[in-house]
Amino acid sequence: MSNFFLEIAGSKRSLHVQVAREIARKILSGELSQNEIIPSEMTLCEQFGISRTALREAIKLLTSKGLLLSRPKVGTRVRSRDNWNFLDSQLLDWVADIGDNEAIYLEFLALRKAIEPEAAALAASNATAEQRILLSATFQKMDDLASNFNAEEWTEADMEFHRLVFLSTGNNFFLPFANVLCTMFKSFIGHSSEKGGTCIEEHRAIYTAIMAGDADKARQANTNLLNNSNHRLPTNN
Amino acid sequence: MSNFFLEIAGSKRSLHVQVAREIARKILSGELSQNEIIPSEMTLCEQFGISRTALREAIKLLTSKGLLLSRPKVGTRVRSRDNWNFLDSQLLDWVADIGDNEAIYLEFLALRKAIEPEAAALAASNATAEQRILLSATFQKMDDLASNFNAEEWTEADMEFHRLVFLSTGNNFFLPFANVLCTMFKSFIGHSSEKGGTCIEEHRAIYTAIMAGDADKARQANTNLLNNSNHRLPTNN
DNA sequence: TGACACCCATTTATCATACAATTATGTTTT
DNA sequence: AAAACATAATTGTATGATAAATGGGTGTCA
Repeated sequence: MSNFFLEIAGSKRSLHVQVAREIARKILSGELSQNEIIPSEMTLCEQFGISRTALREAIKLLTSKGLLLSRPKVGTRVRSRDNWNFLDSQLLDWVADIGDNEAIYLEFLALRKAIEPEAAALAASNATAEQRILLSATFQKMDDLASNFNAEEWTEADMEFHRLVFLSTGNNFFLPFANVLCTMFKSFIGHSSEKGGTCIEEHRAIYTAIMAGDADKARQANTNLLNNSNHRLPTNN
Repeated sequence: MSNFFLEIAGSKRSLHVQVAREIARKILSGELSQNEIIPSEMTLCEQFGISRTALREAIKLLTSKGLLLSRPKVGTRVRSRDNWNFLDSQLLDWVADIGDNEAIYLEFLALRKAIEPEAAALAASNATAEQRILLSATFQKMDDLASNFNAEEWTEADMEFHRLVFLSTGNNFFLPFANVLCTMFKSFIGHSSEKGGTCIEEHRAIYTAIMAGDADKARQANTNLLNNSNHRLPTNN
């Protein structure tokens, strides 16, 4: 399978993304404070040693995510925090570089508790035949890995399972959570699963309910997973 | 108060945003199908009659929202639907221009039912003193308008109330919903409120619970609002 | 025949420069 | 004092050139 679909929009290789990432870091860390006017384009070009073209594309990228707002004559301003789109996986990726990861992880868990049970319920009602096949294959893999544990493969399958749930809701507004969840898995949860922490039975309950088309049971099962599982805080090993 | 904070990122005046909007329309409407390679930069420049600079900034904007992905030699491709960030208010604004609005409205309502009760619960627990003051002022306005109805002002206050709930959660991941909700209000719900449809008592229950710091009651009250209210489908009067 | 290294053409990526549009600020005029 | 105006600073757009990336073709060799 091509890895095209797994690629993150705006390859990290490109210059303007690297610069955007650096500016984002300064904003997210508070080095640049909210509502502050950042240096002019020419100044930043010199600081980064890049052309105006590349710098402007970086600024446009950050503008699109709600971090900046440019106006002629007045300059480019850091927008207030409530305009930052934390549900953008690229931005989330940058956030992960800053820390404090523990707080972010807990906040995300709160979001999962709100959204994921409902996503499971919708998936139970709306998943297509094709999506059910994918879900079956992925759960099968999880089941195998539960008895023959492999941390890396488990994390991958676990992530894919929850991702498929979001994709199976048949609701456009739930789709973005699939990517956000993947980013969080890779950034925070990746190394938090250990043998014995697979929660395979909780996952089985979700899987079974979705396949049976039982929305209420799927919702409850996913709630149970998020409450009972021994999801750990990220460890920096 | 300056209207700076109400501005949408990337003024609609700028050329590259206009072009991005037009390309987005073609993608969202299916005129450009998923995984399709769009014409080369030079071709598009001629089609739109703009410079490469402006076109590239437009493409970068769409890339940032998950609609496009560019690679040297191969070209710029329309990404598959599950990469489109529907939780971006600018993209949502473009979606609103396409329709079919009825389906989108219902999908969004499903999202609200998942996320808003939990947001209300978090707000009850975490709202700051300052946020409680804002919430009080806004609800007071709603209460006044309920007995002395004015459609436009009511919609504004209603929107502000729910927006404040998201901002009061103290959770970064709930913040973006504030803007998304506002966009939806302006695009879809704006003309759906009529006299008698204010649900003032349901709103009062949410407000009271949040001010009392009763998370469970706030969650339940918001659930009631979304289930019992006579939210209507958008009417095209 | 097939695998591998190499070259080539196409497309995006970046750079450099010039000019236009916007608007806060200060200045002049009434 | 108020209003109209001019100025300067900054972003917005245009243009042309060069660099980098890469799919596809070509040829070599086993």
